[in-house]
Amino acid sequence: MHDKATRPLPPIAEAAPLHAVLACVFQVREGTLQVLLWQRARDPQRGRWALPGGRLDRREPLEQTIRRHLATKVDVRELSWLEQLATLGDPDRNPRHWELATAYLGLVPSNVDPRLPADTRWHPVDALPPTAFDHGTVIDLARERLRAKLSYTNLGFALAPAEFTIAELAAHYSAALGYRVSQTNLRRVLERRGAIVPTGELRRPGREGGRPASVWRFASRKLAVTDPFAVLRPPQRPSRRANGYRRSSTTVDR
Amino acid sequence: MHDKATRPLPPIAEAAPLHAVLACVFQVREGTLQVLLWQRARDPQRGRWALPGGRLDRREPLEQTIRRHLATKVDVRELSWLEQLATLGDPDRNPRHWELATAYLGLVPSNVDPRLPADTRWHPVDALPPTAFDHGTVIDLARERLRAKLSYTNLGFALAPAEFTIAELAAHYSAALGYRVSQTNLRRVLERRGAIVPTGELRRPGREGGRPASVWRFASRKLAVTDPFAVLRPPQRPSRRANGYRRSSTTVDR
DNA sequence: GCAAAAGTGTTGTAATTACACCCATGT
DNA sequence: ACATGGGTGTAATTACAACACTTTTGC
Repeated sequence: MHDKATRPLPPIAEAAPLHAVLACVFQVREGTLQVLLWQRARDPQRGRWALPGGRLDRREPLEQTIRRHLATKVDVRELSWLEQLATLGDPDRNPRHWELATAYLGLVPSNVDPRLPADTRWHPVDALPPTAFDHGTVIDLARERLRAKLSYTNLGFALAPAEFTIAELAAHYSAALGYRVSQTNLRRVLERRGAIVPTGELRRPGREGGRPASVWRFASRKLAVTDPFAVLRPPQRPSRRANGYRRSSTTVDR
Repeated sequence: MHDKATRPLPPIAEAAPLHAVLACVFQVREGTLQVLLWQRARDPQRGRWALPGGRLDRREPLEQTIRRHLATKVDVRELSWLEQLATLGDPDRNPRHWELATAYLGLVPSNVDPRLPADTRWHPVDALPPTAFDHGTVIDLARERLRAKLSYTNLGFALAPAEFTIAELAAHYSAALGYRVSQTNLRRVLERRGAIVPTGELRRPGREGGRPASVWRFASRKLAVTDPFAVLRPPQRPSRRANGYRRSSTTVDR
């Protein structure tokens, strides 16, 4: 089947763009959701911040390629989640040459801290520096996907350490969702769905005292759709009154 | 910026696979969900049925490319929905050469009937012929995506004609979801969400008589997330009893 | 009047938020 | 004892599924 490899390629240059893989890697750090970005040292877009990634290799599946680039270029080896997001193919997304990019969403649990190269840094998603190419779009896409999956799956396992208290877990969810998540309700939702289970241990209270928190873990560290149709909606403060089954309806234009 | 185009390319052949776009186009016909497939006349995979598509063109965005191929190759011009699904990049997905494919989900409303070329045909999704390459996977992905979006968005607009009765609409939903959808409840769900509105007209009853049905249309023909966390779950016949907040939990392995 | 198809009323229940309250610990 | 967090009880709310029942038509 490889016998054709020696023959000259047919005139399909127009059909063979360069192809890159990118990853939007999130981690909850210091109470906020942060993305791993890398500052371009050269034109085009010198000085702007880009998502890590690299070119394809014919010998690998796409997912393995992005894993390899993350491991070798930014020393991220412990992804707790990796999922394909989209492929971007706008003809002029890269001013230099025709290049497609397949973007991934990656998650790193909050208790690991990869050793990063000098040009690479975590940035809070709410205070991003100028981003390169269409990478800002990718980050938005990734946030949206993460938000959705936290609601209807057990994906929280990929943000948190193996063991945690409910207060800690709620802080992770709050950071990722962008709004305050009540410990009380988070616990009940995840427990009812069987997503989290108590280990039986208790965490020692801190300096200030307080009742010792019980320690939990996720029942499984594989993605499970715990609720085909989910929850953890943002608090709907204003006017609970009114005949109002007025649930917000977001318009998406494609 | 194009001045480099004349210089010889660096040795990145390994980074430049061929790239195709494919579409899994669904339509509800004769009460079932059907996919548009095309029978291969040549090896590899001669005789097997493939999703329509073609190569990229440097001058177009990806979405425009798949639209062009659908219009010119299978005469499908009236897509009511088109959405990117995934990019497949397994090194040996095509035995002949290294080729990636970006797959789309397309929908055609049930009241149009494109004139198809001889080698192209609609196939009920529950009785597919042998499919080519990894196209079976794409069809599965597409069904799943359609199913999900019908639940939490107004995507039904893309399956049905502009105007319809509730009975007709329920038939479309049933075909796409694969289980019986009650007219009564479908109506209430979509009406409560503001997704459908009555036109005021009535449809004449058929031969057999019966009360005339009122005619409805979708309030908008753009995608709207009507319920961030949705509904239309399949009927849960067995044992409604039991302390049972035992809602099914599907495990997804990646 | 009777069958057929459409539409309404009503009940039961799951899932969830909000919030008041109780508990265990350190100082 | 009291401040500080953690945890529980519970009412209010919403969104549904199910199903019995009513309405409007053709024959």
